Amino acid sequence: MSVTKTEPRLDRRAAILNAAEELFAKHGYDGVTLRSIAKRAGVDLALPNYYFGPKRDLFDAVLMRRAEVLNAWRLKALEDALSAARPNPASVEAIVRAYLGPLLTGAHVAEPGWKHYYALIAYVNNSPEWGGRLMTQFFDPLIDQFIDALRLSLGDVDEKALFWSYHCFSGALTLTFAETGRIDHLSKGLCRSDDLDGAYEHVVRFITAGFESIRPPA
Amino acid sequence: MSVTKTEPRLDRRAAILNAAEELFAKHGYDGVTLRSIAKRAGVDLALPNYYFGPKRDLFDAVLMRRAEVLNAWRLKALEDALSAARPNPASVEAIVRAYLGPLLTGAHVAEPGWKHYYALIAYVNNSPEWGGRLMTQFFDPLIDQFIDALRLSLGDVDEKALFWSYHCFSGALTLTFAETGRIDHLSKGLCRSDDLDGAYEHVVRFITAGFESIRPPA
DNA sequence: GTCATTATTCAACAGATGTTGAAAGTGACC
DNA sequence: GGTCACTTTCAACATCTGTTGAATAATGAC
Repeated sequence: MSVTKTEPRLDRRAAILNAAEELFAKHGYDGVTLRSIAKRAGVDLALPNYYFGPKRDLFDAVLMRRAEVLNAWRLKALEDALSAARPNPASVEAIVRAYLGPLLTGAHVAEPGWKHYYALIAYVNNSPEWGGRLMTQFFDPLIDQFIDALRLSLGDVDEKALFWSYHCFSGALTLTFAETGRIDHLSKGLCRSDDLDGAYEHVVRFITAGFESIRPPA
Repeated sequence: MSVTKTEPRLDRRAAILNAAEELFAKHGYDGVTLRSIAKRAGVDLALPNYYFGPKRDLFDAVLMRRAEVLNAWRLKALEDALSAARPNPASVEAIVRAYLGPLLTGAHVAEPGWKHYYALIAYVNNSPEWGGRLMTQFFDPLIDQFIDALRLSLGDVDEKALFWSYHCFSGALTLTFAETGRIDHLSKGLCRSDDLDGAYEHVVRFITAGFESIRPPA
Protein backbone atom coordinates (compact mmCIF):
# COMPACT_ATOMS: atom_id res chain seq x y z
CA MET A 1 0.00 0.00 0.00
CA SER A 2 2.83 2.33 0.76
CA VAL A 3 0.73 4.25 3.25
CA THR A 4 2.90 7.30 3.27
CA LYS A 5 5.89 7.88 1.14
CA THR A 6 7.49 7.03 4.50
CA GLU A 7 8.65 9.85 6.71
CA PRO A 8 9.67 13.24 5.33
CA ARG A 9 12.51 11.38 3.67
CA LEU A 10 15.38 13.10 5.34
CA ASP A 11 17.56 14.14 2.48
CA ARG A 12 20.60 11.96 2.20
CA ARG A 13 22.51 14.84 0.74
CA ALA A 14 22.05 16.86 3.91
CA ALA A 15 22.85 13.84 6.05
CA ILE A 16 26.15 13.43 4.26
CA LEU A 17 27.01 17.11 4.63
CA ASN A 18 26.16 17.00 8.33
CA ALA A 19 28.30 13.96 8.96
CA ALA A 20 31.20 15.32 6.93
CA GLU A 21 30.96 18.67 8.69
CA GLU A 22 31.22 17.11 12.12
CA LEU A 23 33.99 14.71 11.28
CA PHE A 24 36.12 17.15 9.30
CA ALA A 25 35.82 19.63 12.16
CA LYS A 26 36.96 17.08 14.70
CA HIS A 27 39.74 15.30 12.86
CA GLY A 28 40.73 17.47 9.92
CA TYR A 29 40.56 16.62 6.26
CA ASP A 30 43.03 13.77 6.29
CA GLY A 31 41.79 12.36 9.56
CA VAL A 32 38.44 11.48 8.05
CA THR A 33 37.62 8.68 5.64
CA LEU A 34 34.71 8.45 3.29
CA ARG A 35 33.75 5.27 5.05
CA SER A 36 33.45 7.03 8.39
CA ILE A 37 31.38 9.78 6.81
CA ALA A 38 29.06 7.31 5.12
CA LYS A 39 28.69 5.32 8.32
CA ARG A 40 27.83 8.35 10.43
CA ALA A 41 25.39 9.56 7.79
CA GLY A 42 23.83 6.12 7.53
CA VAL A 43 24.35 5.84 3.82
CA ASP A 44 26.30 3.67 1.46
CA LEU A 45 29.99 4.31 0.92
CA ALA A 46 29.48 5.20 -2.72
CA LEU A 47 26.85 7.85 -2.08
CA PRO A 48 29.08 10.77 -1.07
CA ASN A 49 30.96 10.36 -4.29
CA TYR A 50 27.73 10.13 -6.25
CA TYR A 51 26.46 13.44 -4.91
CA PHE A 52 29.60 15.49 -4.44
CA GLY A 53 32.32 13.90 -6.49
CA PRO A 54 35.79 13.39 -5.03
CA LYS A 55 36.54 13.93 -1.36
CA ARG A 56 38.01 17.36 -1.89
CA ASP A 57 34.82 18.62 -3.52
CA LEU A 58 32.79 17.30 -0.61
CA PHE A 59 34.97 19.34 1.72
CA ASP A 60 34.34 22.45 -0.34
CA ALA A 61 30.62 21.76 -0.39
CA VAL A 62 30.54 21.52 3.40
CA LEU A 63 32.31 24.82 3.72
CA MET A 64 30.16 26.57 1.17
CA ARG A 65 26.78 25.46 2.52
CA ARG A 66 26.68 27.77 5.51
CA ALA A 67 29.06 30.43 4.24
CA GLU A 68 26.40 32.24 2.24
CA VAL A 69 23.82 32.51 4.98
CA LEU A 70 26.53 33.56 7.41
CA ASN A 71 27.81 36.28 5.12
CA ALA A 72 24.28 37.57 4.59
CA TRP A 73 23.67 37.83 8.34
CA ARG A 74 26.91 39.63 8.96
CA LEU A 75 26.56 42.00 6.05
CA LYS A 76 23.14 43.04 7.34
CA ALA A 77 24.52 43.53 10.86
CA LEU A 78 27.28 45.74 9.51
CA GLU A 79 24.90 47.80 7.38
CA ASP A 80 22.58 48.23 10.34
CA ALA A 81 25.45 49.48 12.47
CA LEU A 82 26.55 51.91 9.81
CA SER A 83 23.01 53.17 9.26
CA ALA A 84 22.39 53.64 12.95
CA ALA A 85 25.42 55.87 13.27
CA ARG A 86 25.03 57.87 10.08
CA PRO A 87 26.10 60.49 9.25
CA ASN A 88 28.91 59.76 11.72
CA PRO A 89 31.07 56.69 11.36
CA ALA A 90 30.03 53.80 13.56
CA SER A 91 31.96 53.26 16.77
CA VAL A 92 34.62 50.57 16.89
CA GLU A 93 32.57 48.68 19.42
CA ALA A 94 29.50 48.75 17.19
CA ILE A 95 31.54 47.36 14.31
CA VAL A 96 33.04 44.64 16.45
CA ARG A 97 29.57 43.72 17.65
CA ALA A 98 28.31 43.58 14.10
CA TYR A 99 31.20 41.29 13.26
CA LEU A 100 30.83 38.97 16.23
CA GLY A 101 27.15 39.18 17.12
CA PRO A 102 25.80 37.08 14.27
CA LEU A 103 28.42 34.46 15.05
CA LEU A 104 28.36 34.19 18.81
CA THR A 105 24.82 35.19 19.76
CA GLY A 106 21.43 34.06 18.58
CA ALA A 107 19.48 30.82 18.59
CA HIS A 108 21.63 29.02 16.04
CA VAL A 109 24.73 28.87 18.26
CA ALA A 110 23.02 26.13 20.25
CA GLU A 111 22.69 23.89 17.21
CA PRO A 112 25.45 21.30 16.96
CA GLY A 113 25.58 21.77 13.22
CA TRP A 114 26.68 25.35 13.53
CA LYS A 115 29.21 24.53 16.22
CA HIS A 116 30.75 21.92 14.00
CA TYR A 117 30.87 24.40 11.19
CA TYR A 118 32.63 26.94 13.37
CA ALA A 119 35.18 24.37 14.45
CA LEU A 120 35.74 23.58 10.81
CA ILE A 121 36.34 27.24 10.07
CA ALA A 122 38.89 27.25 12.88
CA TYR A 123 40.61 24.28 11.30
CA VAL A 124 40.70 25.88 7.88
CA ASN A 125 41.72 29.32 9.07
CA ASN A 126 44.74 27.96 10.94
CA SER A 127 45.87 25.54 8.30
CA PRO A 128 48.71 26.65 6.04
CA GLU A 129 47.31 24.22 3.50
CA TRP A 130 43.74 25.54 3.32
CA GLY A 131 43.90 28.90 5.09
CA GLY A 132 45.28 30.92 2.24
CA ARG A 133 42.93 29.72 -0.45
CA LEU A 134 39.58 28.86 1.12
CA MET A 135 39.19 31.63 3.68
CA THR A 136 40.03 34.19 1.04
CA GLN A 137 37.56 32.70 -1.37
CA PHE A 138 34.62 32.55 1.02
CA PHE A 139 35.05 35.41 3.44
CA ASP A 140 37.42 38.09 2.26
CA PRO A 141 34.92 40.26 0.40
CA LEU A 142 32.93 40.67 3.60
CA ILE A 143 36.00 41.23 5.71
CA ASP A 144 37.22 43.97 3.42
CA GLN A 145 34.03 45.84 4.24
CA PHE A 146 34.56 45.43 7.97
CA ILE A 147 38.08 46.73 7.69
CA ASP A 148 36.85 49.67 5.65
CA ALA A 149 34.36 50.46 8.39
CA LEU A 150 37.09 50.27 11.02
CA ARG A 151 39.34 52.54 9.00
CA LEU A 152 36.56 55.09 8.79
CA SER A 153 35.84 54.83 12.47
CA LEU A 154 39.44 55.12 13.60
CA GLY A 155 40.48 58.02 11.43
CA ASP A 156 43.90 58.31 9.88
CA VAL A 157 45.22 55.03 11.18
CA ASP A 158 48.47 53.25 10.41
CA GLU A 159 47.62 50.64 7.81
CA LYS A 160 50.02 47.99 9.07
CA ALA A 161 48.69 48.39 12.59
CA LEU A 162 45.16 48.04 11.26
CA PHE A 163 45.81 44.77 9.48
CA TRP A 164 47.80 43.24 12.32
CA SER A 165 45.03 44.25 14.68
CA TYR A 166 42.51 42.51 12.52
CA HIS A 167 44.82 39.55 12.48
CA CYS A 168 44.71 39.39 16.29
CA PHE A 169 40.96 39.69 16.11
CA SER A 170 40.71 36.84 13.68
CA GLY A 171 42.96 34.63 15.78
CA ALA A 172 40.97 35.23 18.94
CA LEU A 173 37.73 34.40 17.18
CA THR A 174 39.18 31.35 15.53
CA LEU A 175 40.39 29.87 18.79
CA THR A 176 36.97 30.52 20.29
CA PHE A 177 35.42 28.57 17.45
CA ALA A 178 37.76 25.66 17.92
CA GLU A 179 36.31 24.80 21.34
CA THR A 180 39.38 22.88 22.34
CA GLY A 181 38.49 22.70 26.01
CA ARG A 182 41.72 24.42 26.92
CA ILE A 183 40.23 27.41 28.71
CA ASP A 184 38.20 24.95 30.76
CA HIS A 185 41.37 23.37 32.12
CA LEU A 186 43.19 26.65 32.52
CA SER A 187 40.38 28.34 34.43
CA LYS A 188 39.63 25.19 36.42
CA GLY A 189 36.09 25.07 35.09
CA LEU A 190 35.26 28.74 35.54
CA CYS A 191 35.04 29.33 31.78
CA ARG A 192 33.68 26.87 29.29
CA SER A 193 34.86 26.48 25.69
CA ASP A 194 31.40 25.60 24.50
CA ASP A 195 29.82 28.73 25.96
CA LEU A 196 30.13 30.97 22.93
CA ASP A 197 27.38 33.25 24.14
CA GLY A 198 29.17 33.71 27.45
CA ALA A 199 32.41 34.51 25.66
CA TYR A 200 30.79 37.22 23.57
CA GLU A 201 30.98 40.23 25.91
CA HIS A 202 34.52 39.42 26.99
CA VAL A 203 35.77 39.09 23.44
CA VAL A 204 34.00 42.29 22.39
CA ARG A 205 35.66 44.23 25.18
CA PHE A 206 39.12 42.84 24.57
CA ILE A 207 39.03 43.34 20.81
CA THR A 208 37.46 46.79 20.97
CA ALA A 209 40.20 47.97 23.30
CA GLY A 210 42.82 46.51 21.01
CA PHE A 211 41.53 48.43 18.00
CA GLU A 212 41.07 51.63 19.98
CA SER A 213 44.73 51.49 20.94
CA ILE A 214 45.77 52.24 17.38
CA ARG A 215 43.56 55.29 17.01
CA PRO A 216 45.77 58.30 16.23
CA PRO A 217 45.69 61.08 18.81
CA ALA A 218 43.11 63.74 18.11
CA MET B 1 94.23 6.54 16.30
CA SER B 2 90.62 7.18 15.54
CA VAL B 3 91.42 10.82 14.98
CA THR B 4 87.93 11.96 15.50
CA LYS B 5 84.99 9.75 15.90
CA THR B 6 84.36 11.17 12.43
CA GLU B 7 82.36 14.32 12.20
CA PRO B 8 79.65 14.95 14.72
CA ARG B 9 77.89 12.26 12.77
CA LEU B 10 74.81 14.17 11.83
CA ASP B 11 72.34 12.40 13.95
CA ARG B 12 69.67 10.53 12.08
CA ARG B 13 67.46 11.00 15.07
CA ALA B 14 67.58 14.76 14.63
CA ALA B 15 67.05 14.44 10.89
CA ILE B 16 63.89 12.46 11.51
CA LEU B 17 62.61 14.96 14.06
CA ASN B 18 63.31 17.85 11.69
CA ALA B 19 61.50 16.21 8.81
CA ALA B 20 58.56 15.20 10.98
CA GLU B 21 58.35 18.66 12.46
CA GLU B 22 58.11 20.33 9.09
CA LEU B 23 55.65 17.89 7.60
CA PHE B 24 53.37 17.65 10.63
CA ALA B 25 53.27 21.44 10.76
CA LYS B 26 52.28 21.72 7.13
CA HIS B 27 49.82 18.88 6.75
CA GLY B 28 48.73 17.85 10.23
CA TYR B 29 49.15 14.50 11.89
CA ASP B 30 47.00 12.48 9.51
CA GLY B 31 48.26 14.28 6.44
CA VAL B 32 51.75 12.90 6.89
CA THR B 33 53.00 9.39 6.27
CA LEU B 34 56.00 7.72 7.77
CA ARG B 35 57.25 7.19 4.24
CA SER B 36 57.18 10.92 3.52
CA ILE B 37 59.01 11.62 6.77
CA ALA B 38 61.66 9.02 6.05
CA LYS B 39 62.11 10.29 2.52
CA ARG B 40 62.51 13.91 3.58
CA ALA B 41 64.94 12.87 6.33
CA GLY B 42 66.89 10.69 3.93
CA VAL B 43 66.58 7.58 6.03
CA ASP B 44 64.98 4.19 5.75
CA LEU B 45 61.28 3.79 6.35
CA ALA B 46 61.83 1.59 9.38
CA LEU B 47 64.09 4.02 11.18
CA PRO B 48 61.51 6.39 12.66
CA ASN B 49 59.84 3.43 14.27
CA TYR B 50 63.15 2.11 15.54
CA TYR B 51 63.97 5.36 17.32
CA PHE B 52 60.61 6.67 18.39
CA GLY B 53 58.19 3.78 18.30
CA PRO B 54 54.75 4.24 16.77
CA LYS B 55 53.78 7.35 14.83
CA ARG B 56 51.95 8.92 17.73
CA ASP B 57 55.04 8.78 19.91
CA LEU B 58 57.09 10.42 17.18
CA PHE B 59 54.59 13.26 17.15
CA ASP B 60 54.97 13.68 20.90
CA ALA B 61 58.73 13.61 20.61
CA VAL B 62 58.69 16.40 18.04
CA LEU B 63 56.54 18.52 20.29
CA MET B 64 58.63 17.86 23.36
CA ARG B 65 62.03 18.58 21.84
CA ARG B 66 61.75 22.36 21.73
CA ALA B 67 59.17 22.78 24.47
CA GLU B 68 61.73 22.64 27.26
CA VAL B 69 64.13 25.21 25.87
CA LEU B 70 61.21 27.45 25.00
CA ASN B 71 59.78 27.24 28.48
CA ALA B 72 63.15 28.01 30.00
CA TRP B 73 63.55 31.15 27.87
CA ARG B 74 60.11 32.40 28.71
CA LEU B 75 60.37 31.65 32.39
CA LYS B 76 63.57 33.67 32.54
CA ALA B 77 61.99 36.56 30.66
CA LEU B 78 59.08 36.59 33.07
CA GLU B 79 61.33 36.49 36.13
CA ASP B 80 63.45 39.30 34.71
CA ALA B 81 60.36 41.41 34.19
CA LEU B 82 59.14 40.75 37.69
CA SER B 83 62.56 41.48 39.20
CA ALA B 84 62.95 44.70 37.28
CA ALA B 85 59.69 46.02 38.64
CA ARG B 86 60.03 44.82 42.22
CA PRO B 87 58.72 45.69 44.70
CA ASN B 88 55.90 46.87 42.46
CA PRO B 89 54.07 44.45 40.19
CA ALA B 90 55.30 44.47 36.61
CA SER B 91 53.28 46.39 34.06
CA VAL B 92 50.92 44.54 31.77
CA GLU B 93 53.04 45.55 28.82
CA ALA B 94 56.18 44.17 30.43
CA ILE B 95 54.45 40.86 31.08
CA VAL B 96 53.12 40.67 27.54
CA ARG B 97 56.61 41.41 26.24
CA ALA B 98 58.06 38.69 28.44
CA TYR B 99 55.47 36.30 27.04
CA LEU B 100 55.94 37.19 23.40
CA GLY B 101 59.51 38.39 23.19
CA PRO B 102 61.23 35.02 23.42
CA LEU B 103 58.86 33.71 20.77
CA LEU B 104 58.77 36.48 18.18
CA THR B 105 62.12 38.20 18.55
CA GLY B 106 65.66 36.95 18.59
CA ALA B 107 67.94 35.15 16.20
CA HIS B 108 66.15 31.82 16.31
CA VAL B 109 62.96 33.10 14.62
CA ALA B 110 64.86 33.12 11.35
CA GLU B 111 65.60 29.40 11.55
CA PRO B 112 63.15 27.30 9.56
CA GLY B 113 63.14 24.67 12.28
CA TRP B 114 61.64 27.06 14.80
CA LYS B 115 59.10 28.34 12.34
CA HIS B 116 57.95 24.84 11.62
CA TYR B 117 57.71 24.20 15.32
CA TYR B 118 55.58 27.29 15.81
CA ALA B 119 53.26 26.26 13.00
CA LEU B 120 52.98 22.88 14.66
CA ILE B 121 52.01 24.54 17.93
CA ALA B 122 49.35 26.44 16.03
CA TYR B 123 48.04 23.19 14.63
CA VAL B 124 47.95 21.51 18.02
CA ASN B 125 46.50 24.48 19.89
CA ASN B 126 43.57 24.76 17.51
CA SER B 127 42.83 21.08 17.23
CA PRO B 128 40.02 19.72 19.36
CA GLU B 129 41.78 16.38 19.17
CA TRP B 130 45.18 17.45 20.49
CA GLY B 131 44.58 20.90 21.96
CA GLY B 132 43.15 19.83 25.25
CA ARG B 133 45.73 17.23 26.14
CA LEU B 134 49.06 18.26 24.66
CA MET B 135 49.04 22.01 25.21
CA THR B 136 48.05 21.48 28.81
CA GLN B 137 50.78 18.95 29.31
CA PHE B 138 53.60 21.01 27.85
CA PHE B 139 52.75 24.64 28.50
CA ASP B 140 50.16 25.12 31.21
CA PRO B 141 52.53 25.30 34.18
CA LEU B 142 54.30 28.25 32.59
CA ILE B 143 51.08 29.90 31.52
CA ASP B 144 49.70 29.70 35.03
CA GLN B 145 52.63 31.86 36.12
CA PHE B 146 51.96 34.43 33.42
CA ILE B 147 48.33 34.65 34.42
CA ASP B 148 49.34 35.04 38.05
CA ALA B 149 51.60 37.91 37.08
CA LEU B 150 48.79 39.55 35.11
CA ARG B 151 46.42 39.16 38.03
CA LEU B 152 48.90 40.87 40.28
CA SER B 153 49.47 43.64 37.80
CA LEU B 154 45.81 44.33 37.13
CA GLY B 155 44.59 44.33 40.70
CA ASP B 156 41.22 42.93 41.71
CA VAL B 157 40.20 41.78 38.28
CA ASP B 158 37.20 39.72 37.24
CA GLU B 159 38.44 36.15 36.88
CA LYS B 160 36.28 35.24 33.92
CA ALA B 161 37.38 38.36 32.09
CA LEU B 162 40.99 37.48 32.83
CA PHE B 163 40.79 33.99 31.39
CA TRP B 164 38.83 35.02 28.32
CA SER B 165 41.35 37.79 27.74
CA TYR B 166 44.15 35.28 27.88
CA HIS B 167 42.18 33.16 25.49
CA CYS B 168 42.11 36.04 22.97
CA PHE B 169 45.81 36.47 23.51
CA SER B 170 46.49 32.83 22.85
CA GLY B 171 44.38 32.84 19.69
CA ALA B 172 46.13 35.87 18.29
CA LEU B 173 49.54 34.34 18.93
CA THR B 174 48.51 31.01 17.51
CA LEU B 175 47.28 32.47 14.26
CA THR B 176 50.53 34.41 13.99
CA PHE B 177 52.43 31.16 14.35
CA ALA B 178 50.39 29.46 11.68
CA GLU B 179 51.74 31.72 8.93
CA THR B 180 48.84 30.97 6.66
CA GLY B 181 49.56 33.80 4.27
CA ARG B 182 46.12 35.23 4.85
CA ILE B 183 47.19 38.63 6.10
CA ASP B 184 49.35 38.92 3.02
CA HIS B 185 46.29 38.66 0.78
CA LEU B 186 44.13 40.81 3.00
CA SER B 187 46.65 43.65 3.22
CA LYS B 188 47.61 43.29 -0.45
CA GLY B 189 51.20 42.57 0.48
CA LEU B 190 51.64 45.30 3.06
CA CYS B 191 51.99 42.78 5.91
CA ARG B 192 53.73 39.45 5.65
CA SER B 193 52.78 36.30 7.55
CA ASP B 194 56.37 35.21 7.82
CA ASP B 195 57.53 38.46 9.38
CA LEU B 196 57.15 37.47 13.02
CA ASP B 197 59.56 40.12 14.15
CA GLY B 198 57.56 42.77 12.33
CA ALA B 199 54.36 41.55 13.91
CA TYR B 200 55.79 41.80 17.41
CA GLU B 201 55.15 45.46 18.26
CA HIS B 202 51.69 45.42 16.77
CA VAL B 203 50.65 42.35 18.69
CA VAL B 204 52.12 43.69 21.92
CA ARG B 205 50.13 46.90 21.58
CA PHE B 206 46.87 45.19 20.72
CA ILE B 207 47.09 42.60 23.48
CA THR B 208 48.28 45.03 26.13
CA ALA B 209 45.33 47.29 25.42
CA GLY B 210 42.99 44.33 25.60
CA PHE B 211 44.21 43.34 29.06
CA GLU B 212 44.25 46.92 30.31
CA SER B 213 40.57 47.18 29.41
CA ILE B 214 39.63 44.79 32.19
CA ARG B 215 41.52 46.65 34.89
CA PRO B 216 39.05 47.66 37.60
CA PRO B 217 38.67 51.40 38.17
CA ALA B 218 41.00 52.74 40.83
C1' DG C 1 1.44 -0.10 -17.10
C1' DT C 2 5.75 1.76 -19.64
C1' DC C 3 9.83 3.71 -19.54
C1' DA C 4 13.48 6.95 -18.96
C1' DT C 5 15.61 9.14 -15.14
C1' DT C 6 17.43 9.22 -10.81
C1' DA C 7 18.99 7.07 -6.51
C1' DT C 8 21.18 3.43 -4.16
C1' DT C 9 23.72 -0.73 -3.42
C1' DC C 10 27.36 -3.97 -4.00
C1' DA C 11 31.78 -5.77 -4.97
C1' DA C 12 36.02 -4.89 -6.40
C1' DC C 13 40.25 -2.25 -7.98
C1' DA C 14 44.97 -0.41 -7.37
C1' DG C 15 47.54 1.82 -4.38
C1' DA C 16 48.92 3.57 0.17
C1' DT C 17 49.43 2.94 5.25
C1' DG C 18 51.68 1.71 9.90
C1' DT C 19 54.19 -1.83 11.70
C1' DT C 20 57.33 -5.73 12.15
C1' DG C 21 60.84 -9.37 12.13
C1' DA C 22 64.70 -11.18 10.16
C1' DA C 23 68.95 -10.15 8.02
C1' DA C 24 73.01 -7.31 7.32
C1' DG C 25 76.10 -3.78 8.57
C1' DT C 26 78.94 -0.98 12.08
C1' DG C 27 82.35 -0.07 15.47
C1' DA C 28 84.17 -0.65 20.26
C1' DC C 29 86.45 -3.53 23.43
C1' DC C 30 88.90 -7.56 25.14
C1' DG D 1 89.85 -12.48 15.53
C1' DG D 2 85.68 -12.76 18.12
C1' DT D 3 82.01 -11.07 20.78
C1' DC D 4 78.51 -7.99 21.51
C1' DA D 5 75.43 -4.16 21.40
C1' DC D 6 73.69 -0.87 18.54
C1' DT D 7 72.10 0.76 13.66
C1' DT D 8 70.36 0.27 9.39
C1' DT D 9 68.27 -2.07 5.58
C1' DC D 10 65.02 -4.91 3.24
C1' DA D 11 60.88 -7.23 2.21
C1' DA D 12 56.66 -8.30 3.54
C1' DC D 13 52.14 -8.31 6.32
C1' DA D 14 47.35 -7.08 6.98
C1' DT D 15 44.53 -3.42 6.76
C1' DC D 16 42.63 0.67 5.06
C1' DT D 17 42.19 4.33 1.37
C1' DG D 18 39.46 6.89 -2.53
C1' DT D 19 37.24 5.77 -6.51
C1' DT D 20 34.55 3.26 -9.97
C1' DG D 21 31.42 0.56 -12.87
C1' DA D 22 27.97 -2.57 -13.17
C1' DA D 23 23.71 -4.13 -11.14
C1' DT D 24 19.44 -3.15 -8.77
C1' DA D 25 15.73 -0.33 -6.89
C1' DA D 26 12.83 3.61 -6.58
C1' DT D 27 10.66 7.55 -8.81
C1' DG D 28 7.71 10.17 -11.62
C1' DA D 29 5.82 11.60 -16.30
C1' DC D 30 3.01 10.09 -19.92
